Amino acid sequence: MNGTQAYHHGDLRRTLLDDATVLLNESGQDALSLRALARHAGVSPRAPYRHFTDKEALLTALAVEAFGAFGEALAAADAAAEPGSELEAQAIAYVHFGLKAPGRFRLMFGPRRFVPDDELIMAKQAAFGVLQARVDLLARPGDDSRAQAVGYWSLAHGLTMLFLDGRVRDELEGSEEEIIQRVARATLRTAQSPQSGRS
Amino acid sequence: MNGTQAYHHGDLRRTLLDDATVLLNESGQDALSLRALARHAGVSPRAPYRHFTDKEALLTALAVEAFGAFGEALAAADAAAEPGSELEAQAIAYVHFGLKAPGRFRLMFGPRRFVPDDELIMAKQAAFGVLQARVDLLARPGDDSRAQAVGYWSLAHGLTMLFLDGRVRDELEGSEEEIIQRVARATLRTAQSPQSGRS
DNA sequence: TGTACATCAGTGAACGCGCGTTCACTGATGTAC
DNA sequence: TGTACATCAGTGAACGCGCGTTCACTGATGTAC
Repeated sequence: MNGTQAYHHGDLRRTLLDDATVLLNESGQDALSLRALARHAGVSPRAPYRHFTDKEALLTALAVEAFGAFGEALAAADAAAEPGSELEAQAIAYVHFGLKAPGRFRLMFGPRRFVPDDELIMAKQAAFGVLQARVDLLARPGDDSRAQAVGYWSLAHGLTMLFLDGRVRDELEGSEEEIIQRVARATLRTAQSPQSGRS
Repeated sequence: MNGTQAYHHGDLRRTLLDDATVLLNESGQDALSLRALARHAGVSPRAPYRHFTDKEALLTALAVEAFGAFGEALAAADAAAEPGSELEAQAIAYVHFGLKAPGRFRLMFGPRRFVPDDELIMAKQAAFGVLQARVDLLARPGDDSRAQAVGYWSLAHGLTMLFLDGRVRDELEGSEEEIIQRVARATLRTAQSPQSGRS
């Protein structure tokens, strides 16, 4: 857009990935084409192939970055939480992450459009690991902490999807935080109402 | 395929919808085109337009039917369940429904590709209503039954997605039923371990 | 039972489009001496 | 500081493809009399 040099874009790879996220969020998967990205970056259709072997490779790179950012968001929320409310903080961060960038979220969890990739697998595991670690810390002897982690993840994931779908807003009122707290208190063993606490 | 009459297919509309579901499950959204459906039905590319005004209309019809079948599956599971385990039965039916037909499931909850449609809204509400009704029946005074229903729905939905993603199988072993029971017992207030029962 | 005709459900060729990807190329940059 | 040259990052035209959708049409079916 500004009159920088014609050739040698600067960091076309970065630009393409950023634009892809924007396009994904604003217009959905169907609108995400290499040609559209090249057009938006003001570059020829051939140029992206200098940085990605094909479209699949770009989508994979996008997913790797997304899971990286996701894990960081969960970890940051956990670290910033009041002691005792880390799980709730992670759940709120989870839903926020999805609502902030629905297209990206759907890419992450949608049907695999990318090649099996070690980096991607590791980024996914790392994100899940942030939750699992907190659950393990809170678990009491005899707790099935792996099942607990899957359950909390599922709750946050499902809630995010229902939010994206508009269904939650049809059923419940309030801010995301309020709704998440309310749902957690109504359903979870470990998130009792305030007066009863966790024994 | 068999040598029935060339013209007057019989029930092309039905055939198209059925083939669409199969295609969706086997090859995903990207592979679902009107032309592919026509081809598969052995019919000219123009023929589907006799039954659907455009592609969006077909997808909408597909989603309406899917939500109808979904609500029925939940209701059937509820009706067939042992008294007291209806919620668990619905959760199992939920996950099964998703795993049996992932493409259809993703269409139902994926980004809206269809026009706003009253029938679709009603079919969705009906499906959700099956769960809400059971939750209302089980709720005790003071329970936030709307939040409970959203929570159970979210759990089932998230679990389905994690199954589809392969993540659950990385974390937990066992049949779907066992995993669902295990997760429910580990996380839900209303699904305590057997020896403690509900209140 | 037989015929006329309206209607219904399809044909098949064609349109314009945007896509992913490949071709042979060229301008810009950085390094060796 | 100046020049030769390898390398890097782009150009732009072209390919073949499958798509959604529209055209004017025609064969099959069912109803009225």
